[in-house]
Amino acid sequence: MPIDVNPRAADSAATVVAHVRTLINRGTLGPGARLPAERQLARQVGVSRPTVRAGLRTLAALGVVRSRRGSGTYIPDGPPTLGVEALTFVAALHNFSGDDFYEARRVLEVAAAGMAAERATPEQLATLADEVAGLFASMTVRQVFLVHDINFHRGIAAASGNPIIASLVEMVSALYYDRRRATAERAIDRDLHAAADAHRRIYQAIRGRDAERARQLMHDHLVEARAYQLREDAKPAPRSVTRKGAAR
Amino acid sequence: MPIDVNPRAADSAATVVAHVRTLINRGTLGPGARLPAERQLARQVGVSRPTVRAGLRTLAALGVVRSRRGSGTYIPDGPPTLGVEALTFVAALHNFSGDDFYEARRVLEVAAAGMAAERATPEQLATLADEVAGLFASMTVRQVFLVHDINFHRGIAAASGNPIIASLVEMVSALYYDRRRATAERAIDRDLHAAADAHRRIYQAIRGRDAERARQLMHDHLVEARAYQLREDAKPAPRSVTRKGAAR
DNA sequence: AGACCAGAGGTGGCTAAGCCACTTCTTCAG
DNA sequence: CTGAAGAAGTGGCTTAGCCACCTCTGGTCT
Repeated sequence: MPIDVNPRAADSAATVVAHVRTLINRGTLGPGARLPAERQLARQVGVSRPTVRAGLRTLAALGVVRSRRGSGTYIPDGPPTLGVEALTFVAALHNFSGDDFYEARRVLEVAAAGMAAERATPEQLATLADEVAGLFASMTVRQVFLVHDINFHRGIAAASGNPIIASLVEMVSALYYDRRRATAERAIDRDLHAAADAHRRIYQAIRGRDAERARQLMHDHLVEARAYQLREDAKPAPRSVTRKGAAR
Repeated sequence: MPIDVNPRAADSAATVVAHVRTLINRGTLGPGARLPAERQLARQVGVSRPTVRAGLRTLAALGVVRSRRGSGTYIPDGPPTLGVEALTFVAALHNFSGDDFYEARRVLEVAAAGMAAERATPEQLATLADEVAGLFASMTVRQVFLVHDINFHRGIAAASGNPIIASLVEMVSALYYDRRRATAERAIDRDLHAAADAHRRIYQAIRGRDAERARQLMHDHLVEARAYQLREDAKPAPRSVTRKGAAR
């Protein structure tokens, strides 16, 4: 099995990626920073501009950089976000079952809930409280309800204090969001109220620093969510598969 | 199929990605399949070849396709593997702490161990047994020992039966491998024997279908591994900071 | 003085044409 | 039947250039 060190053929595009990597490791480039222009980068590395573009495109796919036409190429400064598209592709290629997906979510989010109970900052707790309030306030507007739902789970991931866990949760949740958007309109009030209440109890456990209870409640909540999703999928589906989404 | 000719802002490279995506969703392309040649794809989608290359490069970064010069562009048929480089970059950008890393590993692998105990197939159990044997057999050759170590953990991830979990474990483990390779040479026999024995006990718990015990043992093993790593890092480091690893 | 707007320069997005190194399959000689 | 030489096809990369867009500057108008 080669960890091949190609003696020749330096794979020029990879050289560009490596160059940016050293700039990052050296501290020259950090979150929010702007990379040199493509033409300039080409001179620095000693390759042509299309090759630089190839390397940057690789980095963009990894979520390391983001190019804005007319402005420049930047390193995102928000919370770290692993490429989400990758998961959607492998999901399509190996057609993961819904059970696999919810199980992964359970593993990550249950752990995140427990960690959040132990380490959440006051600001993070306040954010969670806001989202819970938002849930109860928006039960008549399905799409808004869903946004608060997502943000609550995202907030717990952030409150876990572990950026890697948070990134993974974000990644898996993106799939969840796409699926849910389609069925959110068909939810009935009773289900929404039960869901909002489940979130409220989870929040209270986290606020009370009861990690074990937070984990248990999150587990139950996700199991219930899975059961709900199964019931929805069983119903006669009024709409077919959503076309390409991913508006960002 | 000329695909959509959006009059505005088609973002041609993204069109290529979307085109491949539809081919995948439609079942035309599956694992192991070979994509049309770049020149041909360019005609199909209606863009220039460099643009096609840009799209393919994005897909390659996501791990969806792999190009082989002189041969063609293929969809990997092995186990699904999310882009690993992404994690190494975000780790460098937001300089994750070692604790974050081991914690994430613990969350994922402890869960995987429990699931493996419940669902591992006989073949997967045999693979695990082989790796444990390999550990005991290679205690004098550090680098080989490390390979068996990695493969054991990878095998448990696969035996979890959940491809998403397996992919995530793979992703996080790649970081672990890079770090470990540097310090593997300095390990002493007693540590190696203890590590091999820990793996053996984990294997036995999985084989005995004792999920709770498997989880507990994996947890203890990873805690110990973390403690060992900390001791290593505290020693006078003969090496300087690893510049770039990641020879893929 | 301040708000506003037009223009120039810089930036990434994309196309065109072409050469090279490599892989693969075919074909022909032994 | 075996093996080697060739041809065709493939991705990797370059040079040259046009375009749409952003941003900042420097001036004008109120």
